[in-house]
Amino acid sequence: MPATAAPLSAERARLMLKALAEPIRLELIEVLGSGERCVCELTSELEVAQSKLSFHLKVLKQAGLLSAREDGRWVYYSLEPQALQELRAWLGDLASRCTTPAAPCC
Amino acid sequence: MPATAAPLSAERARLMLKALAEPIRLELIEVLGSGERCVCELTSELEVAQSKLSFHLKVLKQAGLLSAREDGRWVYYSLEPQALQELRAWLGDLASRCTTPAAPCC
DNA sequence: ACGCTAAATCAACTAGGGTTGATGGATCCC
DNA sequence: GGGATCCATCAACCCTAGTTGATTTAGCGT
Repeated sequence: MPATAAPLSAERARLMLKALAEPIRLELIEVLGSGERCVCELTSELEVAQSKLSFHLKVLKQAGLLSAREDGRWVYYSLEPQALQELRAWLGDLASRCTTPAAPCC
Repeated sequence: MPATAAPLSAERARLMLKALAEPIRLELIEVLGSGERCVCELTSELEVAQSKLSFHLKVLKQAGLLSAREDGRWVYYSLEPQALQELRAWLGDLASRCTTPAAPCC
């Protein structure tokens, strides 16, 4: 399989950017960076209301940044490992399309 | 000078992410990728109201993605070339902090 | 079955961003 | 100076996104 994942659609990139542009959600990403957590662990670690957390977890999941694993009563969230790399690649792509060629003209 | 720019503050990264997570603004970035434009060129190219454009240009500029150059009556906007690379580096940094070490524990 | 806990969902509310049309400052040309 | 053009800003409006507390669904232990 290729090292570089399939290119992101503009829409999915947009969702990812928006998802990351929120302090609470970025914090979630960082916390989950050290391994999966269930929602109740996250509520106590971040000290936010459970329904609020559920909302933001949903946003991150819909952006493809997180995945959820159910185990009995608990739901464990973890990072979708390639996601950040995909976004990074997308950004690199954007940047390369935007290399101003010195000067436009006259 | 170093190839890698100074690391982005979390706040500035947030502003950049938010700025890019909007179709109109992303389109602006793409258009400006081929060279600087004045506002009036952008209004006709993108077919958006001038005040709307001014608003979004301001957002992009505050995020550090664009810079403005005044020339008489005109204001020319252009990409801030390192900005996207800085954001890319920031993302890489985030990703490296988030490499789940196989499994948490038991 | 009953009670308990985990988590998602919902409805009502609030707040932040984006849009719109109008206004004003600045520059250029006649 | 007078008129026209470029652009930023403002106030009012609207809409999407986030918050809150209550409710619901489901799994677990007894």
